[in-house]
Amino acid sequence: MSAAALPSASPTLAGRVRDLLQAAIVRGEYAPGSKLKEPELARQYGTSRGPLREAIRGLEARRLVEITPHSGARVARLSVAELLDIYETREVLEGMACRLAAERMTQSSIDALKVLLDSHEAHIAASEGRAYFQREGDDDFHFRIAKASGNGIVAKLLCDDLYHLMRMYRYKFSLRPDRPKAALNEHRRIIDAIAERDGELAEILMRRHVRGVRNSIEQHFGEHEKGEAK
Amino acid sequence: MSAAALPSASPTLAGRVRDLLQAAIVRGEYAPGSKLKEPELARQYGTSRGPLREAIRGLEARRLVEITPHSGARVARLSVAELLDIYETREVLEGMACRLAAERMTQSSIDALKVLLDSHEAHIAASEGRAYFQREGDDDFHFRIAKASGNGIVAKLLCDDLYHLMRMYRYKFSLRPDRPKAALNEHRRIIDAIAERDGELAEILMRRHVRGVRNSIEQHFGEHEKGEAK
DNA sequence: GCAGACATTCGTGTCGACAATCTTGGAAGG
DNA sequence: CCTTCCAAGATTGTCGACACGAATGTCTGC
Repeated sequence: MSAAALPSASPTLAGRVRDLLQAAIVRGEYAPGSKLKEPELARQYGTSRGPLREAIRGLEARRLVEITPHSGARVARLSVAELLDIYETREVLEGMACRLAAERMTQSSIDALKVLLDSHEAHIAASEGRAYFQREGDDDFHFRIAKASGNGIVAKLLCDDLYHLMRMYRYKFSLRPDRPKAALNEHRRIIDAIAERDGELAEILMRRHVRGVRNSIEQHFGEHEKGEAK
Repeated sequence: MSAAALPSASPTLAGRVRDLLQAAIVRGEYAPGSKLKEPELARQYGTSRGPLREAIRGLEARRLVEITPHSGARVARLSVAELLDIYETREVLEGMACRLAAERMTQSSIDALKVLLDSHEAHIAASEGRAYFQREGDDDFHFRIAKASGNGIVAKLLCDDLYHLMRMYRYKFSLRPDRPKAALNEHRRIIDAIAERDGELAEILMRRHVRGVRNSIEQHFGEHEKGEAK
């Protein structure tokens, strides 16, 4: 348990606790809606309430926990409706980031991204098309494009504000990509458009890609209006 | 000085300090890039370092201050480049919010928004077209549309993450709208499209509106590449 | 006169304790 | 039996103090 692959070397204790707690929440070790009691967590992470409080506040900014004054912090409650809202927002933000990336991305970054997709393909082949795992951090295709947009605002919104929330949903709803090869091909088309510096096409392809995932989610959950899956 | 029109009734001291400090920063009472020393501010606001620390962390999430570990917090440094990035992002987000608002906004909200525009027109007439002030909070035209989108994610990104930053830029760069009547007319066209439930048109008009402001900013600052105005 | 090392001062990071508030459990009354 | 009120417990909010690290100014040597 707690395979802390990334020790998260933050110079401050509060930062380390935040990263650890975030990973635990994303992994679903704390049930959505459950209370996060400061004394208990402080003891759990072997620290004082001060840094832990700061960690929780930092996670609130990322929408992973909800704080109500004088009442405490709860793990964010997930709903299909909000997940769809996230994808709806991602569609326009990532489309925009993709258009900009096509104009500004360096050739070496483009090559590196192609290499990344090759490794993804190898993973798919190795796992018999079972899953096309989205890697975390810099390994993520979408992550890199957001960074390459050159627009710090949109990069932060995507990577800091929406990214972690999405990972949490993936874990909670067991959202394994149900069409790994199709997704990989779409990714290849997108990077091709970027390589050709065709921003317009890159944006269209990215939006279609995100919308496709959104549609599959919408279809998968069918009529569950706002239900909290699981 | 300190015309604290909104006493910001937050149940916690940290929240009140955050709102006060945020208002002060937005008003430019602390120069961009200047250090925010916790002991000094704590004494200034008549509180302890604990709540003040929390307030600063909360402002970091809104990009109003930048924190470097073991070094301290500084008021965010502004640059024309970032301002343009903000508007670039706003264009797609507000365009999307506007399209959704056209589909979902209640008739009463539409009527209320029209009344708001009428009051804006009165203000313009009273001040001889001197300024078309963007009101704060719910009074803001863009603010209301974002809320009316029904997409909580995009509403939060716009209202919580980008909104305050933009107000700070307005103060710092003295960005008074230089075409109040034109802006008002564009707002009227947008609300008309929403009233007709024409989401596609509403999105186009909003994007054009935001882009127009962005262009005027770009033109105004001319060749200042990344300079920190003022 | 200037560069570099050192000591001092300041500020941040962390901790433990007290006070204010909310929540939970139970008892009294309808 | 249900509702309402009250009290005990627990939890959050706030405070002051200590330890660690960074930044500054000084002094010595060249």
